[in-house]
Amino acid sequence: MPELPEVETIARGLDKRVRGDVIESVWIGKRHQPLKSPAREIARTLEGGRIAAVRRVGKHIVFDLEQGAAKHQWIVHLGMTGRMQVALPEDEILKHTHAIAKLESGREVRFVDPRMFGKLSVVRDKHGFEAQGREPLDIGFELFAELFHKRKTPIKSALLNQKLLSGIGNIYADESLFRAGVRPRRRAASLTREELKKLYAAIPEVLNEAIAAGGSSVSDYVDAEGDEGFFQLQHRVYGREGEPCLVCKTPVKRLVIGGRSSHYCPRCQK
DNA sequence: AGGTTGACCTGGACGC
DNA sequence: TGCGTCCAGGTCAACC
Repeated sequence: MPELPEVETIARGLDKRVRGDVIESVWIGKRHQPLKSPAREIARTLEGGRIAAVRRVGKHIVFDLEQGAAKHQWIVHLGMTGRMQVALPEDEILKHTHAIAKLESGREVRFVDPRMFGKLSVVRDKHGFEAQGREPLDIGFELFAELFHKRKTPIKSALLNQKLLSGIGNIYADESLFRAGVRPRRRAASLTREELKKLYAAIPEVLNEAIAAGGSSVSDYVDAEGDEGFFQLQHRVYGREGEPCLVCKTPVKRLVIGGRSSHYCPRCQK
């Protein structure tokens, strides 16, 4: 489900609603293996923690927790289908609910994830969680260009590589490449400086427009308030195979690159 | 070492 | 109605 704009939307919603609240107790379902930290350590780290802030790092949601002088972090990765809900105890517990944090205010933060690709983990004794790659909204052009300089992999795959840039996924890779006029199969190293500049400009443009729209709801994505995003209405190529390009009317093509479907306009993108 | 592929899961859409 | 197939917003480990 979630790429940078969706995770940003969810993290903002959570921050608005639960910042300052205290986690009283934690339940973690037995079925849920996707724990990067042992369930007991997660529970021990969360319980008693005051939520100082909720924010996004790459595609991760980070809860900054304070227990007295101690600082911990709860890290949530939503995988493909993960959801975070703020619910009341009497609200129906959805199928595939894998973790529930009960708050002092009486509300609950619930983690729901049908496909179980999501991951929960904690960082203890510091606020030290960092993404592996650079933030695409906060990188200079020279560094950006350097990332792709010697890469033989298709630019589409390079954009999805979280060790290079963190936060871009399949939708926003395709949308960024369309706006930059670059075909997804082009080798990253083959992009000219001009093309790199277009891509460098296109990425934050797309991401920021998507954040403003509350993310893309392609199938079942909803934010922490249960609201859908609507950036899918502004997709120019993603999910539009066979439909006319919004610029030149040429049918949008779809091909598979690195196992991911990729959409592009064969006329607008070189 | 960098690049590519398949595996991990559930569920919805579609064709017969 | 039911079955089979394909597809999905993401990562990883295992190969070359």
